Amino acid sequence: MDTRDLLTIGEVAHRSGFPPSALRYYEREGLLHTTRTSGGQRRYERSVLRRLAFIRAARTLGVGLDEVREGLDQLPDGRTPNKADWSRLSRSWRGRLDEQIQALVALRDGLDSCIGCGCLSLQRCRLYNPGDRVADLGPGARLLPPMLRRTPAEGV
Amino acid sequence: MDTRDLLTIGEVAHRSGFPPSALRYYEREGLLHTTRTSGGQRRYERSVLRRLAFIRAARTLGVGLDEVREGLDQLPDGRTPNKADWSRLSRSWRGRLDEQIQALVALRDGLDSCIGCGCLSLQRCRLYNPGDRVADLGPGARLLPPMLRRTPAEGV
DNA sequence: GTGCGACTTGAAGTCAGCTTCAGGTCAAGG
DNA sequence: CCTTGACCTGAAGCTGACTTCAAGTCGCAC
Repeated sequence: MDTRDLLTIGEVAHRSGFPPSALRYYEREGLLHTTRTSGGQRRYERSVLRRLAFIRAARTLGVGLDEVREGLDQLPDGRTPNKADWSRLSRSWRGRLDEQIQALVALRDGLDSCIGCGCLSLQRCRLYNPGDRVADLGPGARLLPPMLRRTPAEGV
Repeated sequence: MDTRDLLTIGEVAHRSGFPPSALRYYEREGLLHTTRTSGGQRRYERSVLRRLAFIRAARTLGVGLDEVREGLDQLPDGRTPNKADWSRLSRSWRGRLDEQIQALVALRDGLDSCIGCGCLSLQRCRLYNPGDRVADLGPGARLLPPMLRRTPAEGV
């Protein structure tokens, strides 16, 4: 609460790795809150860095901002969130992650059988019809993210 | 090549599960080709269904349309693709899938340690900094897809 | 030959998650 | 006091993969 401890948007950007534009966006979207100077410039409490760590972790996992907001809203109102609070939030992702891994493994197994038969049959292929869920989500449904698409052999 | 075997866009839509709008879009994007009636309506060869199966499988894996097109362009020009052709294409995804599973498992392991410590530290947390790749891809980078976001406990 | 559902087109809209821009203001060192 | 770099706002733009719309045409059964 000490004024000298407040951070400018540039400092937060530098420390968190999020560009200022993203910080402003997150604020508009209700994920962060800021105080302002008399002149209207943003000042961030140090705790925003932990919130941003959470946000980055969530985004890495592919959690949408809506859901991130829901998570953040569950943090205690008055007091600073403690380890247990953050831990509880993280734990809820563990299950999600497990599910996602399972889905991919199932897909891989299906792909193996497809490689064997070369079928890609509309009716039979498990890759085409990996399960009810995927199929139900329509043509645009994606099991995997943009970020891993590029790099099959880019690093070396 | 028999005219009676050609399919209308409605039939292809119904059989493939892609809406007509998507089929037209894929054509514009060079993923499909069609013949036309004298009146200008699309007619699809039966083989388009297999192409669409491939496209759906690719999309399920999160492969972008650009890359799908590259894949499809590698199919033989003159003759109808056979099992071996499709099999070769599918095999290239096996490695991608393995990588993605690995990335998720690494993330899960990192998450486990985070659950233990509740830290989410900017410097130390593996979930925050799961590896060079993820970090390098910036704030918008996503490890996981839209489609798996909803359903933690929706089916039952 | 006529009715009507299926089809055609190009243009514009949608969604998420930001980024970029123009035009102006703030804050702090000298 | 003045300069200068950091900051402010709202609006518009971007990417990818489509969808939606309006206005018009086709094709087939009757």
